[in-house]
Amino acid sequence: MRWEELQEETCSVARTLSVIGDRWTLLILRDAFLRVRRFEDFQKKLGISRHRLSERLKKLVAQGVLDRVEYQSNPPRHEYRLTEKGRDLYPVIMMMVRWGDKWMDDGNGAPMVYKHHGCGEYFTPEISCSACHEPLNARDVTPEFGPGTLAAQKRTADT
Amino acid sequence: MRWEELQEETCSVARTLSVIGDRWTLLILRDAFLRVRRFEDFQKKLGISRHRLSERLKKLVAQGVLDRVEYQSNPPRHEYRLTEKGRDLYPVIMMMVRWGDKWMDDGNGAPMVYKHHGCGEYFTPEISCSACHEPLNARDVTPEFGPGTLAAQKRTADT
DNA sequence: ATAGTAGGTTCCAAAATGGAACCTGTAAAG
DNA sequence: CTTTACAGGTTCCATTTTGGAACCTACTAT
Repeated sequence: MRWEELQEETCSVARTLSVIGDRWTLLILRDAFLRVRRFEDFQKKLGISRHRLSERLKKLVAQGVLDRVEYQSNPPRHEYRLTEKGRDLYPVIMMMVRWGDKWMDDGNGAPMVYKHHGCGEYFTPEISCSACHEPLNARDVTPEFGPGTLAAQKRTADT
Repeated sequence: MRWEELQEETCSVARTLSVIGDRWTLLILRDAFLRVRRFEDFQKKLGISRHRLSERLKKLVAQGVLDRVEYQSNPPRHEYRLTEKGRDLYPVIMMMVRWGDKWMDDGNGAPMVYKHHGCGEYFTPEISCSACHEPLNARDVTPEFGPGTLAAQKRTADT
């Protein structure tokens, strides 16, 4: 399976990976959430090759995760900002942070800590059920085929 | 930056990516959460090359995300099961599912739907603050350097 | 005239990947 | 007994992707 094919899978994990499923993209987005916006800043902070960075940014803009905005016109300069679609990746990244903090600690504690404006406390992100708001874990959930899978099966049957 | 170097970054996103940051690993784990356990089953469902699958499984076992368990001794056969560390990746995967359902829908609805045993409802995962349990988004959070970063800075200053 | 800055592109060697073929130990079938 | 099937790999090589250095462009400041 190639990158482009991933997107056509009837699976939201695969489709999400078609956007963020490579080594660099999530690191670029991590920095975007830390307010990094310019090509040079991404390049210096990440140590990614300019070639790769250029390509990844283009791909993220094409997919609507970042927006390329002119911030000066003479000479024309652009910066990359998260779109709503991009900002909505925050839960994914925070859950990765949570896992890294918990299981990949090098003995020195969390690299970053997070303060919630609402309550003023340092927190850990939690995942909960949208219906009853109880914490979720894999064992309390039954996955079932949804409308997307049924539609895909029908398409296959028709041909 | 190479794969091995990722692990040494003082960043939980980078450290998490050093484990799950390639195209296949998360798809393998997705299937593991859907109760796939055997080499042949992973290979058939994913369409990954046997070579790559073998390598990824080894890596995941080495990192303690999967456990290689003998399920018959004659001839010896093993299956791969999620460890606690592996099961704890569930929130990451569910948040990717949520994002894919929302932004990468092909017009046919969600490929899978999820029922919560606790309340019996189909749900969407939500992310909330561990202190006040309110929903979280990037704009309500201030990241600060944590103990891990301070320790790393000290180490750098010492040398 | 020269150097600096921001944001790229070009080119090539090195690394990662895909895919087919092959190997191993055992059981079952003819 | 010889052959076939099955589960779980490994080997090999061509293709793809990546890293990294050098170069380009359009302006500004010295």
